[in-house]
Amino acid sequence: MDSEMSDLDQGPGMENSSMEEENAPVYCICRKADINCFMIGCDNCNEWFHGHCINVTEKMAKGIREWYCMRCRDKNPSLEIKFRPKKSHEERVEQPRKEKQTSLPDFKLDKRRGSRVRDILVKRSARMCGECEPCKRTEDCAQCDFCKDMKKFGGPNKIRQKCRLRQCEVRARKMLRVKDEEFLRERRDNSMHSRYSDDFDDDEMELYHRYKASQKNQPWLSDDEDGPVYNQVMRKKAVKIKHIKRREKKFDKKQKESRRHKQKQKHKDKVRHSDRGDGRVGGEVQQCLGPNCVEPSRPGSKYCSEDCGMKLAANRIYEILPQRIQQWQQSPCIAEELGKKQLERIRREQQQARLRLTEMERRFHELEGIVVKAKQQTVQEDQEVNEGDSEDTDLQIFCVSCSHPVHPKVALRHMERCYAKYESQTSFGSIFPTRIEGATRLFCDVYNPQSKTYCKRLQVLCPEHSRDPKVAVDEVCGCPLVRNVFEPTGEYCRVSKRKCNKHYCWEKLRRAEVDLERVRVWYKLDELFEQERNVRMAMTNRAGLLALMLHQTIQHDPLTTDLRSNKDR
DNA sequence: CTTTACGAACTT
DNA sequence: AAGTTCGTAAAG
Repeated sequence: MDSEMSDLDQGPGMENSSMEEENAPVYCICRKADINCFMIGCDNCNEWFHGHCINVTEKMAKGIREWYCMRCRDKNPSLEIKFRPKKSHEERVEQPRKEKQTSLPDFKLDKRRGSRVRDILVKRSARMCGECEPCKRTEDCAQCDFCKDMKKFGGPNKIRQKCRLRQCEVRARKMLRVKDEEFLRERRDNSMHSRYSDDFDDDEMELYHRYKASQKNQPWLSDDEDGPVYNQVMRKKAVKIKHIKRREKKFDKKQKESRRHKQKQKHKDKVRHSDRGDGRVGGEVQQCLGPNCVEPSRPGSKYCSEDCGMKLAANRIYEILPQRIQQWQQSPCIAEELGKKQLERIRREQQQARLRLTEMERRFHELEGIVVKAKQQTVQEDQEVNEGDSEDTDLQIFCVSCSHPVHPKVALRHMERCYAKYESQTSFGSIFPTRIEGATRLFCDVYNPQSKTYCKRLQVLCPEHSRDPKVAVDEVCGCPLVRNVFEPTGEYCRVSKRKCNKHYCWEKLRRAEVDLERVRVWYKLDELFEQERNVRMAMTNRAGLLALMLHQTIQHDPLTTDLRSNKDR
């Protein structure tokens, strides 16, 4: 078959003006690249023929089950065209006629995308030659980026391209083909775990090896998209992958470098090192690099055992570390100085924050005291009346929550309630409970099993989880009265709590004020703690073993090489 | 120039 | 109707 194919392929060729790709393969007795018409394929040699060139219509072909071209039948008379059982009449009549009219035999079918062909043959289309390995593949690899994009492999279906291993070697666009050797390697590594890979691995490795071979043997083919007319074998080999090429170039470089490097080393016997860089080539055994060890190294390692590796590492540290420590101690460390200053600052701020916290705790208790005292007051009826009369009854205020106009007298009460109504319908939480030691009544912290969060409103302000207590009829407002906004007069509002619009919910607001400040201080403390930790960590690591081994401080001569001093001064 | 995204033709 | 995979525009 191959020889026959090459005969055909090496024919005149190349007059394919109508083709989109100049170098597309040619077919049929006419040796043209046109594939945009009905075609039929030989079940023996796989060559394709234009229906019109050999006088076979699509309709006729539908009745044919197996078809062989003239050349194949000449060579092997046992090959017979087989028809489908039912529609036999039509074809049987027509078939002999075809043969007489054409120099090449008859056919099967195909028409660009979507033709139906016998199992062995593969459909041919603008992007499928139908002959190459990838075209013949039926399963997706489930590993490449295109497969992973597919819905059936749980992908988002954004890329919508067929499996890389199924991209035609000849006609698929270059960038859609197998991406690089990494992929194939990976596949092989995964083969133990993947349920797909068992079936395909060998194929894929073969595919890959062929790609590689094509690069080495036919470098002229590897750089242009679709080479000129070449036979099937060449066509298969012609698949080249840029990535692989680049990688190999790199690899060569590396190899050379490592050789040069190793020659420098004390290997007197001129051992040539392999590409694998594992210290062994062609079965030659290397001596373990462990101190005083004469054992051969383990495969893939420079040492005979873990122990030897560790010993060498320890020796290295003994050798290098003292010198580094000395070096480190020679010059004062600026970063260390800065760190110390920062630590001092942090400590000062921490102290201030703690003071502020105790102050706030004091105010917390003070406020509770005031509230208790306020409750002991008695209601004085007349005060409330005076207040109400003096107001202008025509004034209106719009509620900030519901935007309804309300009378100024009841505005505070209305807005407070209105706000609570809306606020209680939403949640504001985090997945962590509050863990602040020694702080009472700060966050609401009610657990919401639905969202699995803890409420992070101030407890006194959370309308979602706490309701304002019901006010008894005889309860007094009790808000401490002030002069010039801030100066307490020592007196208390003695209006009935239910009727006092001026000081509505004053306890709640005063408590919230204190609590908010407490939260701020706690945040500040937390932030300072974090800063301290970072600075300490940096200071500890600065002269740590790893840092000393990895980094080195070079003392520049301030007069000559220190650019900064030259510029600045 | 390659990669990503997507409408749409085509298949199952 | 759902899945495939093409051509192509936009983005990188």
